[in-house]
Amino acid sequence: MKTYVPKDFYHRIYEVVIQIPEGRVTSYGAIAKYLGAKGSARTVGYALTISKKENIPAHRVVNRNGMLSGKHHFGSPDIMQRLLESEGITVKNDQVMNFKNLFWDPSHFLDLSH
DNA sequence: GTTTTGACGTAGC
DNA sequence: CGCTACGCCAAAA
Repeated sequence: MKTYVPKDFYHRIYEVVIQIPEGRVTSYGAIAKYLGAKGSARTVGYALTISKKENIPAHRVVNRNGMLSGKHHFGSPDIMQRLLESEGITVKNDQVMNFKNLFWDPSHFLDLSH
């Protein structure tokens, strides 16, 4: 089996995140699971931390509770919520309302709500 | 090469 | 129902 390049891990994460439809959100665990590294949800978050230099809509990624756990990494705690609300997502108490409905699973990759 | 950390997740109390 | 503890994995120091 070909030795997989760890650096590719970051790239995969970005590839998934940038494909999150506008007005939708997903979780770190879902992305990690999609990448085949179910237990590396933390690593996904870490990858998004350094994704600031990339064009990554990291604000669409929250934890499995739908909570904006990473809002503090946007420079200002209000930026993440502001971006989400800008896409039609209601955020209350650092928590995505109707999260279950807005959740976008990368495994589907295509929106099934047609 | 070992140690620490980190935007998580699940289980236990 | 909320907090704590542990696990998990990859990157950076």
